[in-house]
Amino acid sequence: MNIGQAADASGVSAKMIRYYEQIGLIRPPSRTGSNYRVYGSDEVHVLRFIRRARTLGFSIEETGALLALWQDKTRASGEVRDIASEHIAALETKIAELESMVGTLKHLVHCCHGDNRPDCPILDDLAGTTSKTKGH
Amino acid sequence: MNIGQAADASGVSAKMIRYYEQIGLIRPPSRTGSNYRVYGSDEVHVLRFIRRARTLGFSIEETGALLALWQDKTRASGEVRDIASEHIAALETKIAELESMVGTLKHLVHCCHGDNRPDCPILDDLAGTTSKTKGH
DNA sequence: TCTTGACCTTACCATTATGGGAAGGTCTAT
DNA sequence: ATAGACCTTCCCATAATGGTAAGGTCAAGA
Repeated sequence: MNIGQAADASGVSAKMIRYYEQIGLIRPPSRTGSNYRVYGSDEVHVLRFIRRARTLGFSIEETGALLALWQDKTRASGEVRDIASEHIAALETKIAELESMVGTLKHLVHCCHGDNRPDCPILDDLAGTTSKTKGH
Repeated sequence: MNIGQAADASGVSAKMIRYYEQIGLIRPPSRTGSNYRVYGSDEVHVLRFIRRARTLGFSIEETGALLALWQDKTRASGEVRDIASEHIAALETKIAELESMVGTLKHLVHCCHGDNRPDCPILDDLAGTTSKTKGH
């Protein structure tokens, strides 16, 4: 299987497959006489694993750790759970931050009359000219 | 005021102040005879505006648009509200994605026994060997 | 006055993960 | 043989921020 077919089969672009190889996330595949990379179903399986982990928001570094645990027959599943739990905590922190932003912005938009008058509560807030953001 | 003092007064690092100048977000300040940048309260005010917008998750490009509207006395506040509303929508999309990831991961962690047994539902899911992720 | 330390200047490099493109080699079907 | 669809490597770009290095400047104290 050439890299294009492996890309189609795994959902990882050829560009990314080469990149993952370059940074050492996956091992260099064998090559044909004309220097084409050759992949088999094992490699595609690994690539699918990587794609799934990335979809779940794991960084490439975390993905590498999960991959190592996946391929380690003597692993303790507790390690995997720890990585996942930390990742959940990081995601939830991020969500809370975004929700805080949305809350502030919704309040500002709610206060904005949206016509041609030159005063605008949103800009006033950004400029820090209002005493308070919250509290109607 | 030198750049360090402007940084302290605005909460924007000196590094970032120079960067904002370089990309044209703010205008080059005047210089002393020894080529030091000189800032006044107007510039600090602009920097605070930028910092607040960045804190609210606006990109630098969006921040530049808001800044232009802020400084445009003939602006329509509807334009500002539109930028903010689009930004809220983008943030909410991002939140939904993150929550979806968290939901899946929490389920997997819940299913994981976390001991030394070699089977691990989280890795199984990543590898795609389980028929379903959801549904106990 | 000289030195020291804190500040400033520019310029370059690194980060994260991904895409785009160029220049050139290869394979397959017509 | 030739066209078109592949493949190869190499370089560049993204968004926003931090770091570092080499060198100039300024203020205060010995």
